Amino acid sequence: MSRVPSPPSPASATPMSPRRATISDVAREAGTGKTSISRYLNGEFNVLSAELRARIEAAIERLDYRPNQMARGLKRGRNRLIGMLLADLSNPYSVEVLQGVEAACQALGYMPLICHAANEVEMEGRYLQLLTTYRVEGVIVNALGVREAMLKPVGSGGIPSVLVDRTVEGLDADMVGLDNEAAVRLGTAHLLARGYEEIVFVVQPYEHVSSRRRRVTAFQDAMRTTPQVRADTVVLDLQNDDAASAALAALDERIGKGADDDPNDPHEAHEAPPRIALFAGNAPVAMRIALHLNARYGAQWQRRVGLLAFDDPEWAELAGITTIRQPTRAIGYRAVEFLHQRIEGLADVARDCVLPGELIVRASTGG
Amino acid sequence: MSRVPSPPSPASATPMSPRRATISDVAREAGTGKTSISRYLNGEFNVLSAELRARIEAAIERLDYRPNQMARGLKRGRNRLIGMLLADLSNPYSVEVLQGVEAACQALGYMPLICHAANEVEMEGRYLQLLTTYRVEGVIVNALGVREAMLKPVGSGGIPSVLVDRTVEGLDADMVGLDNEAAVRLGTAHLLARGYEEIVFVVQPYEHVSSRRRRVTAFQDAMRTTPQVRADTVVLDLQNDDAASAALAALDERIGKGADDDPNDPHEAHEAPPRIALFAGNAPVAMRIALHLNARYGAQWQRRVGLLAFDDPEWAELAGITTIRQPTRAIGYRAVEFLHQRIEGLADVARDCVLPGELIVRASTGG
DNA sequence: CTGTTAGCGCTTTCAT
DNA sequence: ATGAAAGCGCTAACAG
Repeated sequence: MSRVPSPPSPASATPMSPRRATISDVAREAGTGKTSISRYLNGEFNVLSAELRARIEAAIERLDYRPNQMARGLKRGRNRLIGMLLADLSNPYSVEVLQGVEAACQALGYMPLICHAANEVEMEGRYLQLLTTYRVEGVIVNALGVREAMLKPVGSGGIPSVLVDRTVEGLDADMVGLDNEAAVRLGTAHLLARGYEEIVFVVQPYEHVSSRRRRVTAFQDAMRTTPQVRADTVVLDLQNDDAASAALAALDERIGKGADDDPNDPHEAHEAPPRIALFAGNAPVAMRIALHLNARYGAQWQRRVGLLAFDDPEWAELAGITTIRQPTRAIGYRAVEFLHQRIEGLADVARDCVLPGELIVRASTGG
Repeated sequence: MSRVPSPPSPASATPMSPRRATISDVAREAGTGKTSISRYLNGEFNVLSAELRARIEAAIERLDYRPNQMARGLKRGRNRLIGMLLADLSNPYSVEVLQGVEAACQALGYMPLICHAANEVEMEGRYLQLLTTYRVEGVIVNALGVREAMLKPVGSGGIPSVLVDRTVEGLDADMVGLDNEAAVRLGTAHLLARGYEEIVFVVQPYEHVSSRRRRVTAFQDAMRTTPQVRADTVVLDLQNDDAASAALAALDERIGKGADDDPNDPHEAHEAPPRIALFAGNAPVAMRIALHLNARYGAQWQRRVGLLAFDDPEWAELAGITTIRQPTRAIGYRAVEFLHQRIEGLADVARDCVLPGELIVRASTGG
């Protein structure tokens, strides 16, 4: 099943509107050769008599001429297109990174070809292929699980690429993302300071996602220094409803312990602060947890469990959830800058750019 | 100030990786002519001896050849690219519509060129221009305030286009969106049934956005039938913080009336249901309102005001807000189908496709 | 069945 | 200062 637009399949020819003016039309209209028009288009005014220049200007105006980028790209060998592969646009993180990318593209004169894998590994591969087919000059990849190393192991042939948030196994390319270790430390320190006696890190399946792996590891490392506080990691697979429910149920179990009033009686609310805190590995996880807790314990759930989450979506403020905000726009911007340098020929070793996160304290951790 | 990637500015030539194989390379490698390769690429197997076909296959494989879409497009006159102009990707509505668009593109063999205006009218114009420069075959527009009618007034020259959610003044093109009138009726009927004595419709500046205008009008119309319930419309300009604060303050005024306990004392909560309900014109408005109410009255704000909102973002479930969900993906899908027909030459009069919304009742309206 | 020959719209020597 | 001609990579007649 081909789900990504494959190379123009045997398509029937199609009627075109009154056909756009071409450079030849303009040349004729201006009574000159195509060369001069081209020169005009490329701003080589120093080699154009004011008179000719004016005629060209007029002709272009009259014909509402727009140079065809495809043709230019074909001739020049560069088309100023870069691919932006996003794992999941429904995650605000992605949208924000995208904004940074767009800003940088504008500044550097690129046009981002945005591809949304919508969490489907298969899509991802197809899009990557498609991008090379459109001869993008480079790709920014927020990978899902890219297998094929159709990407450029910095230096070797292949298409220049920079990774965002996560590495791609076996691919030695530039990478920009959050300083996960520091961010985790920021989070655990906060939780510890709040006096929780048990902290469980909740994360989506992390084997194949480097950022998640690092967060998990960093969490475990950080907690090793305070053995008196119980630390654990729970996997919450958002793509698998049954598994997710089970994980959530397990979480309930832990929460239930040490809190022995009837969870169905909202009036019997805790007065003592919660003993356990959940540390969500990203916003989607936090959302799922909050939804679940809210359904199970009612709006007062924060009296029973602490919650800290990576990412800082708009709703976190509304729900009063403490978060670790990522410098998303900066990440996107930086990624394009890196890519630009690569496109321009930079051949240094792969670089790693980690930006710091920021802790936003709210009610969910006993604010 | 040029903020959108302008046509490849006088850019310096750049080093290209080991250069990708071209059709000529493949022809040579396979010991045949380019024509046969082209035929192979286009699936005209019936005119290729099995032997030659195999040789070509091998050559392509060996050279890791990928046909250049730009070149194909140039020759063919169609490049299977369509533009998707989005007013604001940070609005979940847009992302969801986009998902529908992507799905349809995959099905129909198009590649969407996504342009994000990020709420800046200027950007919008530039992107539109850029899109024509890349010779997209059509555009799907979720407009912000397109001025230039560079779009195709169905039938006339110009680029085929279909509008999403909102019309573009003076442009007679296909349009697909929500059945706003029915949706508003759904909402007001619900609010009325809940017994609110006053309902105020809160909406972003609506002069230039058809969907908002229609919602406002429909609301006023609907409320005319029940003169005993006070109805009003308040504009909340999210782009202007001062104006927004003022509007919110005005809202507080109304809410305050008839509820005379200390808003700072959470224990003195109302027992009687709220007399007034807010009807948010879209999700961003609802978010702003919720944030404000939450800050002012605390988590218990729903005991003082009812809230109903257009759009159904994920956080609405968490916050327990009653919403009117739009068939977003269907809208996106449909838009592409319409556009496809236009591209294929359909020249009928402009069509209007309005899809029904769905009321999702939650706690915020006295659930 | 297969290859030759023109271009698509644009840029770029190379002359003039 | 200006233009003619040769392609960029590919497709599409038109011959064999």
